[in-house]
Amino acid sequence: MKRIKVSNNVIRRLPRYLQKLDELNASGVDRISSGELGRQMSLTPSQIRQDFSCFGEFGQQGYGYNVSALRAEIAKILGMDRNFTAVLVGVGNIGHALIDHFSFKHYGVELVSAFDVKKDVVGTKIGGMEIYDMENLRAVVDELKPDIAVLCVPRFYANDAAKTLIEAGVRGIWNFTNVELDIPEGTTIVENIYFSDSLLALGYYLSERIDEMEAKAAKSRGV
Amino acid sequence: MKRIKVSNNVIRRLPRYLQKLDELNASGVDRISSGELGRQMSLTPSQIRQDFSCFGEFGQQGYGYNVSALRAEIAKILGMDRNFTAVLVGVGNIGHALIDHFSFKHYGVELVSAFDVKKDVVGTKIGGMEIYDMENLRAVVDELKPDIAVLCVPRFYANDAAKTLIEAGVRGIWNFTNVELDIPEGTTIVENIYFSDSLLALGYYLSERIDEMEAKAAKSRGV
DNA sequence: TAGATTGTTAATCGATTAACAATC
DNA sequence: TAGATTGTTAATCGATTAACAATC
Repeated sequence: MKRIKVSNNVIRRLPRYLQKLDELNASGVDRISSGELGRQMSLTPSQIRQDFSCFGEFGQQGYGYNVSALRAEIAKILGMDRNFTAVLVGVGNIGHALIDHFSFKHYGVELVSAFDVKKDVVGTKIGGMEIYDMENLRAVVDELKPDIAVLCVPRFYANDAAKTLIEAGVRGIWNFTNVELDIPEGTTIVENIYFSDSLLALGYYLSERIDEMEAKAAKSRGV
Repeated sequence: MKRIKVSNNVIRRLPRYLQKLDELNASGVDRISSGELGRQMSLTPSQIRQDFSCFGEFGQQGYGYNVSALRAEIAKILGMDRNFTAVLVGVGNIGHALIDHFSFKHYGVELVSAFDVKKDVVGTKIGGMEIYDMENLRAVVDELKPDIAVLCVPRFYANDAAKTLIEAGVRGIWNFTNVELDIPEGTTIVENIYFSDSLLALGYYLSERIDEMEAKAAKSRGV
């Protein structure tokens, strides 16, 4: 695979391509052109071809792209075939929800263990997986050497937990804590899920929409 | 407030400014320059001033910005003072986690009711809020006229629920279902939280990092 | 006042779109 | 073969950065 520098915008579109191709596969479509894909995803055909061309030549002139072959290429680009392992830290509601309902396996990630501080949770099983005591985090992570840590602890503990995880050699943190982690430059890759940012953006767009509608209403009254 | 067309990139930075300003406020900082803010947020001072100038003139030459005044302006831009109301649909793990741990109030949104299909949940209270039967969704939403619906139902029901909500006049959907909702153009504003996209992006960056490290190792062996 | 820092205009950079030769 | 569609190069568009006059 080529390893040229690819812009973040392109990276963020890759999972959307993957999802769409899965959908096409499921509905029995086995080939698609950039034109048709663009129509379905509200992207220009040019952009789609540019995006793919960052990674190789996956299409065929006069034909388009084979859906399942392209899907496989994108899965590979996203590292879905690398058998990443993950530990989940903090089995509160969100952590619990992820264990129960998020199909890590479907994205090529194996969830190998989970941790919590609450003594009544430690030792129980959730989704078939035993919950370990947070006190053993360092030891177990040293032992299992997971690639990824899914961080779901309360805000207050976020940075401490992150520090331990990084010292134990975790390479990526999937951060649900809504805290901007204070990570030494160039060590671990952090991917944040900031619920609040998303809700606030929605608030912005709602406000904008409402203002527009009111402006229009005021104008039509004024005529 | 100005209502010029503001790019999505700018909108997505606003919640980050808000968070940083809250942090500065909490640590007793009451004024800051675009230079210092840029240092702390890894943005250029130019970008920060450009961003703010989309909405007005919030600073003062030779002084910088008053932290709490600027915070208030951004909160307003994000609609945090509009008293938006929300209903939550689907009290599984994620829905439950949001009710228990996400401070809607802190972002200016009031969660007014929640719905589920499971008869053993309906009628109980979660976080002090009664859970209504999904069968009454349309009726209750017609009655309460919430601005926002927080969609946490299983994938399969996502589009049906969205349809009902839109018909009942909901203006925005905060979508946790990982399904790209099929919404008539220009009606409701949808803000998606796609967990999987985020994990896959992490997978990409991890893969890239690993490849780089291996390339480096191979090179040093070759020397 | 002198120094600092804004808001804004101009310059640069990067991302998206268009065009088209190559070719299946 | 003729038509379709790619991959890529060039053109355009938009976002970021730099520069600087205005001014607190």
